[in-house]
Amino acid sequence: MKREKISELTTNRLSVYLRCLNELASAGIKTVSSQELAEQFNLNSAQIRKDLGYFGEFGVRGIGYFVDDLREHLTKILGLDRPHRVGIVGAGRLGTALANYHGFSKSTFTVVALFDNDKEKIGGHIGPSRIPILDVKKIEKVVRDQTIDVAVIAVPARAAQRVLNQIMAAGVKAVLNFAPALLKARLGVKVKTVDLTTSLESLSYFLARPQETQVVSARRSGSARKRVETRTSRQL
Amino acid sequence: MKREKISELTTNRLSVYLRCLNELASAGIKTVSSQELAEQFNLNSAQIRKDLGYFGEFGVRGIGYFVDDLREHLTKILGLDRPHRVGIVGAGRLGTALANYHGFSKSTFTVVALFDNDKEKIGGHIGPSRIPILDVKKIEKVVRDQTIDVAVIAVPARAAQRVLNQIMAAGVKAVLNFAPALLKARLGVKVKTVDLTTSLESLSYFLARPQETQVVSARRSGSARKRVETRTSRQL
DNA sequence: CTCTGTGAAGTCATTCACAGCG
DNA sequence: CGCTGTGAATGACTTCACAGAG
Repeated sequence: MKREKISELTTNRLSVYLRCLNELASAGIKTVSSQELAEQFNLNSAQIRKDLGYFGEFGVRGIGYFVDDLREHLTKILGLDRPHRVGIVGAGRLGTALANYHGFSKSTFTVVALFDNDKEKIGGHIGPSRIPILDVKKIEKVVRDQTIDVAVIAVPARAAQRVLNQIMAAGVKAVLNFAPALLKARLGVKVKTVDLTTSLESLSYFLARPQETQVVSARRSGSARKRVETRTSRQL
Repeated sequence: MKREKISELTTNRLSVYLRCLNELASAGIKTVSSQELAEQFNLNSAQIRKDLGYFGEFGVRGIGYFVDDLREHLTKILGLDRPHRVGIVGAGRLGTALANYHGFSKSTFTVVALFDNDKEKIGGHIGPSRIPILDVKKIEKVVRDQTIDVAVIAVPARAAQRVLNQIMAAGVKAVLNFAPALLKARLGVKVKTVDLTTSLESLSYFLARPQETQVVSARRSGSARKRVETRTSRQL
């Protein structure tokens, strides 16, 4: 077990592996090899072994990985063995949709409050679990009282940095940002931005290309043998 | 002007640059240097020049870039000078939220239809522009009639691959996927997956670490001079 | 003199390839 | 044997550093 800095690409993949393992487990499958896993998401098997190798030696040579065992390890590594309490700032369409989104409220993540500055909305409740909409001014107090450790920013771009500053002041260390804005966070605070506009515009670029003649490129003629693990598109 | 394969990281950044240029333009600013742009999003200025350099020589030495000029170029490069028509599959919470989301419906992207398989929902309309909810079975016909060129998948994971297949059969080449699933697309079809679960779990990993002592590492003592362009977190 | 455009160098990520365990 | 774990090789992306245009 090393102690290197783990890239976010790796942690993203760990999350995906875990999801797959959960499916395997409920299908009653007991063991899985890195090769089998790799085929699920078109990925190289060495990638998976490397990713896991950062955290320990979980496999058995000649066999592969025990599904339940690896599942537990990944759950622990990702910190999903402890519950997380989520606050969503912005009770607009996106914020309220996210509050209800299963997979967001799922399992270890519980949305405990929404915040807004609109007097009309404050005092209201969202969804079947009646998540309260609170005044964004009270965010610092609520974060502490409710032990919120993850914040979601779902406000317009121009308000995003201000909101982030409030969130950071309240001591939250992990933020998922949906505002199309470049936020400056201080060291020790992790901001992940999901920028829908950029995603769409990037797709638009792809559409604008003259079909980008897919370069199948035979490479150095001799060794093009095992070009089987086709990776059409790197989704991970 | 070269003709290399452009990485998605580059196209994502181009989108961000464009957004920034639009802001600069409406602030009445006429020219901007790569250095100034780089400071906005903590990024290296050479990165910006490289990104732009793939597509032409847009700058003026000693000056920088003319905002309006560069804006037009990027708009064209990203294919945002032509309108895109978007179909959203899945009229659940997320799908309907996205249909209303400004920035999604904004400017060149118009959501023209939602699709669902729920008889209760089919025939209904969403939002002020009354976007119709149609039977997902009719997707192929509607895509052609309405010339939809971008699809959004907002259905549960287990249905996602099936929906993607239908979408591809209808001839759509660009897909934004919100289902937490590894989709297999055929060559020539671009799928971008936004996986909220993975984003959250990745944040959870970060929280689980013992504060990951931020390695400020003085590096090879001598040449640590210009370590000013702090890149706390690579958000792009 | 300033700022672009770009090879060269550097850093980070993925894939290969194989020793060695079970 | 089959499959893991991992150095070494390759490839991708970023940053440096500087020639040269304005």
